[in-house]
Parts: sequence; C-alpha cells; structure tokens
Amino acid sequence: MPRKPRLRSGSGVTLHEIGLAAGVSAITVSRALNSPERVSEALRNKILETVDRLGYVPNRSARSLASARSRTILVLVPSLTNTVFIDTLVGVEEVLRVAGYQMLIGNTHYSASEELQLLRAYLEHQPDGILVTGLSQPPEFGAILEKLGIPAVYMMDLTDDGRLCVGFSQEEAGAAITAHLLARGYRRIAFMGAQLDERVLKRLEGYRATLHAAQLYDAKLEFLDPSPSSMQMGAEALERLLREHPDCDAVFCCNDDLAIGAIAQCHRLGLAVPDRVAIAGFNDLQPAAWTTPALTTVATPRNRIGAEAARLLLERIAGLVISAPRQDLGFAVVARGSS
Amino acid sequence: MPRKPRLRSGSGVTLHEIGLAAGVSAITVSRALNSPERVSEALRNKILETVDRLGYVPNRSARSLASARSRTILVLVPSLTNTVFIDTLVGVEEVLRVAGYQMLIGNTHYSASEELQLLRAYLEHQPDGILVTGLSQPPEFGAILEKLGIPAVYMMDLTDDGRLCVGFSQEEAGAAITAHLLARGYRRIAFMGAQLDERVLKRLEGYRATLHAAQLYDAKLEFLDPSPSSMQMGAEALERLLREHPDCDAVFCCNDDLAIGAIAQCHRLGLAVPDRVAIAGFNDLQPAAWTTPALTTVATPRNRIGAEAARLLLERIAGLVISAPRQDLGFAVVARGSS
DNA sequence: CCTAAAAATGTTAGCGCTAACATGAATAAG
DNA sequence: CTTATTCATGTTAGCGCTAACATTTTTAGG
Repeated sequence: MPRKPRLRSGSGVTLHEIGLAAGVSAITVSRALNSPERVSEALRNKILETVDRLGYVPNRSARSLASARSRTILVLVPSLTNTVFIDTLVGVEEVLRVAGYQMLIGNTHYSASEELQLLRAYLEHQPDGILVTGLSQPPEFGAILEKLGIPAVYMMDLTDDGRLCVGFSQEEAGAAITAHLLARGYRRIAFMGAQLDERVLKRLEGYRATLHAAQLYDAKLEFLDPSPSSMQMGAEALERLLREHPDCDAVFCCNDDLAIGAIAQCHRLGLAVPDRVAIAGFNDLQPAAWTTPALTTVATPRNRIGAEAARLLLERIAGLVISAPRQDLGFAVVARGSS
Repeated sequence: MPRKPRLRSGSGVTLHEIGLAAGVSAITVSRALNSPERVSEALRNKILETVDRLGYVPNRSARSLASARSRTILVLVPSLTNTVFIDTLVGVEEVLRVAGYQMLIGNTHYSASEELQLLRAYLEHQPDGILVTGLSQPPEFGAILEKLGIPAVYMMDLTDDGRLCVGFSQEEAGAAITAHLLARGYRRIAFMGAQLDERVLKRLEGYRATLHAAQLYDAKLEFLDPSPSSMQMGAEALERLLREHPDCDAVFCCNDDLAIGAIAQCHRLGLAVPDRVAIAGFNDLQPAAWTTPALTTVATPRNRIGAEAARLLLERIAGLVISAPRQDLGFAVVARGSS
C-alpha cells in the first residue's frame, strides 16, 4: 500500500518538474537560474520560458539547506519607533534587496540582554552576516559570532579595534554642537540627555570636553534621565532646568525629540527662543526644520550609514579583503533659528 | 575514495547528534522540543539538558522544508518612513514574536505594481500568511493568494466583502474631523491632501459628504497633490491656499505632516492659529501634541490594528473559524488648540 | 583528421528536519 | 491471565535544492 504523499509547500512547482517539462535535468534548471553563463543560450531560453509558463517559484528553505547559505542578514536596532534607526534600516534594505539578500530585523529595545537573546533566537535562520547598532555588546555576543564565523558590521559609531564599522564620531558631534553654541556667545550651556545609551553618553563626553576646555563646565547643568526620551520629557526637563538654573542660556538636547518638547515648553512659558534660552537638538529629523524657530541640530548620515554598512558586510561575506575597516561618514552642524 | 564532505551551516550541531549524545533517536529529540508532552518526563529532561550542553540551534530552513510550514508572515506596508506604518509593524511584531513566527517586511512605496512584485518575490519564503495594508490591490494579487491558499488579513480599512480586515472607517474619520470643524463654527473649510492613496481619498469622501450635507462644499477649496506628502508641502500648500482663497477659515490636512508644515507656515506668515485659520491633521503622531498651538487631529489605533490583524491571521492559519471577519477598532477626534 | 582541453549537461547524494507509519512497552478492562 | 488500548519511542522516506563528481559534447590546436 502506497503511503500518503507528504504535504507540499508553495506553488507546488519544483525544479524537477520544470526540468521534465523542458526536457533537461533539475540541476540544469538550477544553473540556468543561478549561473546563467554556465548554460548554453538556446537551452537557457527554453528553460526560462518554461519557468515563466509554469509559474515556478524557487523554495528558499531548500536552497538554504542545500547550499548552507541563507542569504539572510540579521539587523539589530535598539528601537523601531525612533526614526533614526528606521532611516538606517531603509538604507540597509535598499542595498540588500538588489543583492538578493533578506533582512531580518531584531528590535533590542535598548537592552543588552535582549540583544543577546535576539541573536540566539535568530541563529535559527543561519544568517550569513549581521549588522549591529553600536559597539558595546556583551562579551558573549562577540564570542558567538566568532565561534560560528558570522561576519558583523557595527553601525552608528567608530572604533579602531579592527571591527568593521560605519558611522561617525558621536563624541566629536557632541563637541561640535557645543562649540557652535559657545561660538554664538552662550556661556551657561546645559545638557539634556535621556535614554542614556552609549551614543548619548559619548555626545555627553564631547559636550563635557568642550566646556572644560572653555572653563565653562558645570556638572549641575547636566540633566540626565535613563528612561526613554520623548517630547514630553523635553518639555518637563526644560522647565525644571530653567527653574533650578535661571542663568542657563542654552540647552544641548541629546536628540531632536527632547529639543522639540523643550521649544514647545518655551512657548508655553512665554520664553523667547533663542533670546532667553537657545535650544539645540541632535539628528535633524524632519520636524526639526519646522519648529518655531527652526531647530539647530546635528545632521547625521543615517541612511548612508545603513547602506554603506550593508555594502561592507556583503563584501566581507563575498570574501573580499576590506582595506578600510573603519568608515567615518561624518556629520554636520545645522545652524537654524533656535540658537 | 570518499568524497569531500559538504559544507554545513550554523552551529554544526544537529538533531541527530543530540540524539546520539542523549542515547535516543533524532525524532525523539524533535518531539522533546516541539511537542514535549509526547515524550516521557525523564527522557525529556535528559534531552533538554543535552540540547543545552551542546548549544543546539534548530535549523529553520530544514524545518520549513520538512514540515511545509515556514512560520513566516509577510507584511506589506506602503512606507517605512511614515510612523503610522511603523506603529502598525510594531503591533504585528509583538504578536508574531511570541507565537514563534517571523515577520518579513515588504515596502511597497505606495505602488500597486511594486506590491505585486514584492508578493511574487516573497513567495520564495513560502509565507504561511500575509498582512496587507489597504484593500485595493490589483486583481492578480488576490488571485495569487487564492491559488496558493495563502490566508490574508487586510489592515487599516474596513470592507464587508468577506475578506478579513482590521481597521477603522477612513471615510467616517474624515467626516468626523470635518464635522468637528463645522461645530467649532468654521464655514470655509479646505482639504489639503497629498500622497493620494485609497485612505486619503476616503477621508476626502468623508470631508465632501459632510460639507455637502451642510451645503458648504466648494470644490475649489480642495488642494490635492499626488506626490509624497511632507511638512514642506504642507507649508507651501497653506500659503497658496490662503492666497487663492483668503476667506478660507480652516484646513483639514489629510495627515499630521502636512498640518505641522501648515502651522509652521502660519507662524512665518504671522497668521494666528486658529483665529485666522484653524488647522486639523490626521493620525495623532507624537509631534502633533507639541506644535504651538497643539494640533487638533484624529487619533488612530495603529498599534492595535497591527496586533489584532496578526492575531486574526494566526487564528485563521490555525484553522479556527473566524466569527467576525471585520474588526472595527474605531478612531477618536482629538481636539486641541489649533481649532 | 586526431587529440587535448574546455564547455555543457547529467548523476548521485545529502543538507537537517519532520510526516507517516511501525513497533514495543505499559496500562486497562474483562 | 489474556486481549484491547494507550503511550512512548523508533524506522523510513522525502521535503526541494545544490555540491561534488562524472560524463558527454564542442571547440581548439596542430
């Protein structure tokens, strides 16, 4: 008695069936699709016609299993609600898509432990490579990648320790916007920081170094809150900052969300921006250009970072020698009305 | 002469090897992991201990291939830079994650042809189901799903044609915000629309119907631009609208981006909001609450839409009978200072 | 025309897993 | 104590594809 046939997935048309219809073997069909130059033109055309006619759809699982290459890249980002990382993902996607790679997105929620958990979970997909946000993962993280030989590119920041990275110097950017405020004549410059991840802390370092150098540093002007940042928090923090330090004449907010909340609060309190207090943000999100006055901020090349990181990773996967493991894409201080 | 062993993927530890180490067959290990109740407790513990010890990571490709279930859901959204869809994706992700499903994101860029192309491309992954934004896909779209038996849930809008859908009535929402403006006493209410997708057009219908009913409809007060919306466009459109129709006393912008640009432009032109002109938006994005004055808009349950749609789809995949194929999650007019 | 090399196609096996069926052990029912 | 029934585990095969090797056909060089 013949046993029940197994359930089949997808369109049901297999390489083998295309082969039968076109009068060739399955492997030739595979070659016609994946390395066309290895099949004679006449045969190739006939095969491609058959593929089209029967509506063949390759099965990626079978392909991954047979070739030990998943054509899948894991991308770990701290948040999806922060436009910064979305822009990065869009850049990544554009590059991976044309290369035939699939992007798997993991949201770490700014948590190192979740990041590790996600990595473990996503290993099921046998990713060919991984794009990570930031440089400070737990030690096991690198150990796993090392052990399994999964290449990685680190995004948004720079290091010289040999890891492949694409980004800009968070510290220098923090220093640059602080220097801008100094140049405009502000002397009591506060720092407003939330969601204190490694990038925010580096911007803070840049801020501190610059003010120290100008002998204007005052630790009391630092407002730091580890909880997630929001416009709400920016509004509340601004009010508190000016109440406790009425001589504060400028605020460098570690991101645009805080800055937008801060400007809105100034309106509510009847405080002139930038005359009473100047406000600067970070990232140059779309709304930053549309506050009143428009927000001075730091434009960051997030989209390009994603795209370049993806390109670098694909090169690494292809076995190319990477001459420059550290790619600095820079940043730009965008001076607008709020300073 | 023995042939070269094939390259292997991932951690290298297979079910079979776990079985050897634990003194059982591969299938028993598989059962211990996937349907624990079918393996005796003693054996199960021993197996799980071995799995842990050897750092076994299942291979999803092999699993998909053998079981004809990919545990993958395709999610098609029109844009990734629009927060609305990100919020939806976050809702989807939360539900899929705990169910062990993987989300594949396809960005259609608001294009029906790209949507179809993406669907075809993603069939390679043999998705077990699909979540689609909107109801108006090209006819082939439904045909493909039908033919392959892939269940779908439609998000963000409602229909009674039997398709599973989770959303709210775009038309009613457009009508409601227009009615709100009427109730506040505005009489020359303009409509500002960009990125004229099906949802925007339905909001427009709601706007038209409401003004018709009040005998206040004037086609000249409709500003429509099919190109992507932006704050920039909102600013430009507002200026033009008021120049061409100085008696216009309120503007319903089809999304918050346009509205934020419009309010900013009012500041630049020295026009009081809402005294000279009232502004209303749509979606209630975060910045909407932080303009000056704060923006009147329509809050939409995007996150819940994503989550509910995912839940519905999983039920459908599990073969459950869906009693209510149409899930209306409603909307809320949020009246703030700009009206 | 012959021979060597290259190009085009085919055969075989196996990637890691689970469906289907098979068997043996434990339990229940009479 | 026998037989029927359930429960626990195993055997076999195959999902659809491609790596490795094998064979056939074509081309090149003399």
